Amino acid sequence: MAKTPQGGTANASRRDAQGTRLRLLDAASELFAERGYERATVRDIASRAGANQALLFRYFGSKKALFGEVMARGGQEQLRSTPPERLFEVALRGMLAGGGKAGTDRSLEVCLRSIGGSDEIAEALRGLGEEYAEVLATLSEGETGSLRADLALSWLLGIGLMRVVVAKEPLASADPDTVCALVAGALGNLLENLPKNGPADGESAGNPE
Amino acid sequence: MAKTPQGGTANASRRDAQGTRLRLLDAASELFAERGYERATVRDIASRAGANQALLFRYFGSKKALFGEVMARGGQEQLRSTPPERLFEVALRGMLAGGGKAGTDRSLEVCLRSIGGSDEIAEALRGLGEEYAEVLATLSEGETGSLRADLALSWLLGIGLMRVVVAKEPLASADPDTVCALVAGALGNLLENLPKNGPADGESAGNPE
DNA sequence: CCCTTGTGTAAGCACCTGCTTACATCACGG
DNA sequence: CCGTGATGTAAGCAGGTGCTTACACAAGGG
Repeated sequence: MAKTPQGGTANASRRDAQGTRLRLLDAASELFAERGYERATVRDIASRAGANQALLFRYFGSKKALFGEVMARGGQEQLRSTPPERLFEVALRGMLAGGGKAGTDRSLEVCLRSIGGSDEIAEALRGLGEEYAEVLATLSEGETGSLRADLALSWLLGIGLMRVVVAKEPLASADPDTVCALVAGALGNLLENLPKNGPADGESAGNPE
Repeated sequence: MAKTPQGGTANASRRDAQGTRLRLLDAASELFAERGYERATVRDIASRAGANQALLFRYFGSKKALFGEVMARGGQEQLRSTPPERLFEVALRGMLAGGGKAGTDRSLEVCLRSIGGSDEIAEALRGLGEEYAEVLATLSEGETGSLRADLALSWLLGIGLMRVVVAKEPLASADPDTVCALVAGALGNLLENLPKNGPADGESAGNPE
C-alpha cells in the first residue's frame, strides 16, 4: 500500500512530515479553542500532537503563523456553506452546542478565548468578524444595515462568551432551543429579513432612515 | 495643611503609605482596563503609580488580590446607584463612551479584556456578571426571567467586546444614540419592563421607588 | 546619642515563554 | 557499503513574569 511516505496515503507510522504537520494543526486547533492563543503553549501543542516543538517551528515558522493557519483552515467553511439568512442561527447553535463534539467549527470559540491576547491576534479576529458581518449585513437594508449586522454579531459573541467562557448560569446550561427562540424573537426587529419562527415578534416599528 | 501623613489630607509628598496604596490602586484600575489582567504587569502598575513593585506586594500580597480589590472598589458603585430599569442603558452608554473619560466605571471593560486569563479571574468576572444579571432579572417575569437577563447581559458584553476590544467598524465609531436606539428596540421583546424611550436621556421616566 | 519602626528601593530568584541550535536516526541512491 | 538529505529530538538561549530578600533612608522615643 503505502507508497513513499511523501506520496498520498499517509501511513504516518514513523517519519511522515505531512502527517505530523496535520497532527500539529489539529492539536493547535483544539488547544487554541480550549485555552485561547496566549495560554496554549507551543510545548503543549507539540506534546498533544505527539511531536517535538522544534518541528512546530520548522513547519510553521512561528506561533502566530500557526494560529493563522488554524484560523484560515476551519474558520470559513461554515461561513461559505451556510445561506445568509440561516447563518446566525447556525452559528448560534454551534456555539450553544459547545466544544464537546468534534468536527464542529470552533473558530468563534477560539476568538472568544483569545481576546485578551496581543494586538495582532485581535486583528485576525477582526478579520473573521468582518466576514461574518458582511454576510449578516445582507439581511438588513438601509444605511444602518452593517451596523445592525455588527450588533447581531455582538450578541452572538456575547452569548458565547457568557455561556462557554464565563459559564454563567442559567445561560450555561439552558436549552439551546429556548435560547434560540428568545434570541430570534428579539432579533426579528433588528435584522428584518430573518426568518421569523420565534414566539414573540411584534410588528417592526418605524425604521430609522 | 498637611497634618500627620497618616492622617487625612494626604500630602503624599514623600512617605505616605495610604497615598501610595491609593496610587497603586488607581494605576491598577487603569492598566487592567487598558490591557486586561494578564497583560498588565506588576512592574507597569508600580511604575505608573510612581512606586516600586515590592510595595505593591507588601500592600496587596499578590497580583490576584490586587485585582480583587480593584474589582471590589469601583465595580459596584454603578450597580447600586442605578435603578434596575435604567441599568442596561446606563451600562451600555458607559461602554459606548469608552475609556476616554476618567471616573466612569470601567469594570466591565476590565472583564472583557481579562477573559482569556486564568480560571480564577473568570470566576471573579462571573461574580460581577451575576450581580448585574440579578438586577436585570427583575425586569422580566416568568421562569425564563433570569435567562432573559443573561441574554441581555450577553449582548451588553458582546457590544463592548466588538466596539472596545476588537474595534470592529462600523460599530466602533457608531453614534451611541443610534446604537442605544437599535438595541433598546430589539431588547423590548426580551425584557418586558424596559422603558421604551428615545435616544437621549430626556426627563427621568419612572423614578426608582 | 542610638535603637526601633515604618517606608521606599535595588537586586535577585525561580519559573515559564517563544524560539534556536546541535545532534541522533531513518530512507534511499550511488 | 557509505554518503546525503529529510525527519525527529534534547538541550539551551534570551527575555519576561510574579514574587522575595536584603538593604537605605526617615522619623520618633528611650
